[in-house]
Amino acid sequence: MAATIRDIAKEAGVSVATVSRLLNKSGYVGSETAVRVQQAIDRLGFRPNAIGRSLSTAETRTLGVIVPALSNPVFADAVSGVTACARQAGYNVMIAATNYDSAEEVEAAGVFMERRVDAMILTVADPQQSPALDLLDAAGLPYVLIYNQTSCADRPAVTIDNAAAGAEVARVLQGLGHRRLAMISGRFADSDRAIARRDGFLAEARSAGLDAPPVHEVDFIALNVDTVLKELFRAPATAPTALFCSNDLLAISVIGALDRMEIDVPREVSVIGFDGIAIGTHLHPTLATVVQPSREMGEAAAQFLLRRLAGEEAAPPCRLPFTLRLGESAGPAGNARPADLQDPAYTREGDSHDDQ
Amino acid sequence: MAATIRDIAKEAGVSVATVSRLLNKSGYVGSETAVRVQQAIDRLGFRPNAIGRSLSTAETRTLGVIVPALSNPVFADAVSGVTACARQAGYNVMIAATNYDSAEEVEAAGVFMERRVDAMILTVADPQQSPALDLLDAAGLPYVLIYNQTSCADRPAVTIDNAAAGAEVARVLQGLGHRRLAMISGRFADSDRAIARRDGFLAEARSAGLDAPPVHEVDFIALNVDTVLKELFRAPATAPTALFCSNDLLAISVIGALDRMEIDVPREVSVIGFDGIAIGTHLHPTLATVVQPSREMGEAAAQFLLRRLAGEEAAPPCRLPFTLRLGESAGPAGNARPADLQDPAYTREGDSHDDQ
DNA sequence: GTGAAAGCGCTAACAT
DNA sequence: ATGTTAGCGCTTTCAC
Repeated sequence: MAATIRDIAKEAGVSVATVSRLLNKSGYVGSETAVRVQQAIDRLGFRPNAIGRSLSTAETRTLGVIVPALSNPVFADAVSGVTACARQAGYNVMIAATNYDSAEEVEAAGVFMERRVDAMILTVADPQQSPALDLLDAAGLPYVLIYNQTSCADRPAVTIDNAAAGAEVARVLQGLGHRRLAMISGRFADSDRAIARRDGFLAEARSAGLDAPPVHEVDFIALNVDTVLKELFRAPATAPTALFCSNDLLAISVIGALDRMEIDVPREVSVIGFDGIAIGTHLHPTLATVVQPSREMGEAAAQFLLRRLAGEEAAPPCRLPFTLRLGESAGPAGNARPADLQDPAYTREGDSHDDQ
Repeated sequence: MAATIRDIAKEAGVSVATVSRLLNKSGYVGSETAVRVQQAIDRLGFRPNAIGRSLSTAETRTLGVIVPALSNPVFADAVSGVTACARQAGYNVMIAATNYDSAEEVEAAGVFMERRVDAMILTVADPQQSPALDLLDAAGLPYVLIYNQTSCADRPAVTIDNAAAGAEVARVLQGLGHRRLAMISGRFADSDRAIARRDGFLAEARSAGLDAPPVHEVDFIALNVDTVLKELFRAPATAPTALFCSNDLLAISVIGALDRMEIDVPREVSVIGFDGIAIGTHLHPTLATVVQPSREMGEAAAQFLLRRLAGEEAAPPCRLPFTLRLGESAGPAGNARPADLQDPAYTREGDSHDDQ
């Protein structure tokens, strides 16, 4: 079996307390004994048992991360940011995927609580109505949401202003000459951010005097976009010239489906996604999208919790800036595209103010 | 503070042993007391402390996963498979990313050992020469490699036959009429599987009597493919008509770079990747690739370890089958493409035999 | 500068 | 069917 701190103590002819002090650099230990102990450690290949330590210190130095799915690059990137931060602070990361199922959210949160993670980072379906978060609040366990759309005062979250981003999309599409917009979204019940994006999008479209864009929900798993698109493009006269998709994966599917329908993107219809996943820039046409700083979100969330656990009184970052990346998939509708927007490299900084 | 098993015992008027028995469904507990205890648990919102349990049972019910990066969908998908299996077996998953750095591999392995994970799943740079694996072997800690190319007898690994896959690529490209092949690969020092793919590719090209395809290494992080491609396509007479890329992300970059060089894929040059990441099917042209069953790999690895931990004597799956997905990016070179291969849906089952 | 001992929350004999 | 108790490996007062 693996050596214990007592084996080391015996081997070095000291007490366990001394070994512990050396391991944690807490308290004095004579330079000579230090050497003896270190040699014993090396000789036996001793690795302190973190479980024993955790039981004693009541901290696991572990962060729990709960995301809807890892197969979506947006979440994988955020987790990437979390692990990087955690690692250099000597923390570990446990992960769980919920498959966009709120029951799995509670379960994962419960499991992580039993595992006594020091804090959690999560994305839930609906932060206003979340048994998982209720659980954490009741237990007083520190957490930060990522991606979720809440006001910071409410439940701590590092995210972007999804409503502002949705509005920005409507504004830009309109600027490109589009008059008939439409939105295709994943299930709103699964995503509060999709709701915010829609609301901002619709509000801006309305205030610009456009017809209210139709909004279609699709099952993100089954991804039955074909039927929805058939419906949307049945009558050429009323067909939209621009499609706002609630996320990049969805946008990519939509572009594929339009291609099969022999509808040309962007010549006949513009498509813009949301998230800014990396491969978007490698697609043809290049994917237009709202870029979220996913990795930074994960980092910021971890950073905040780590500080808090270290006793520092840090405020959560709350709102990160988003960026519009006008890829080629949001090209001109007809010939309505203004000259000053023809540069695909055109980007525009999003708001980073802190209100809801 | 959170309630302990003793609080529950007191609250229910029983001993801690009884509470423990109820929690673990081990040993008898009267149906009447069971109710009292359960009520106490509910009343106090008690969650058993897994740390205490682990210290006592010497098992953490945790799997450690170490992969080069989470931002590569290939690894994210495998992790996805692992978490799914783990979850339904009551296990948890810790993750670490090494950034293709072998020093980080050892560090992560060491940390996971201190955390006392029950087993590990990992992808290393070189399984033949791996301090991380030496560490695990020395400690007798169960592990399975994924993606890594080893013979099963050597170090347990669930993977595909990368050499056979590389050969298959050469064979198919040749079947499409290509005579001048080339390979672009990530650093071989970082990836034993890239080496195997290359070797199989070159061997098949040779035995088919083709000129030895040039092989170019590129830095997978910096992704400086442009210079390499400039070099390859300097002289039209010797330029390759087909490019084999060691992974999909690389292939996508290559296609983008060729596009910027105004070299048409697949009209002027075919490109085929490796991995079979999901978005490949949504690209234009659709990405030709060798599909690895990533999620299944993660599942198989987890499954095997879980069985082993449960005391069952299970053999690791070792070799999973790969599939060739002949996307549009590997189209005809000139007009040499034979009629019977024109269907992009053409796929071919890979070997699943177990040899090296 | 070092040691002895209590205790973290749980499980698992062993008793009864 | 239930209780008592001795650890699991570590940290941390408190003495010396």
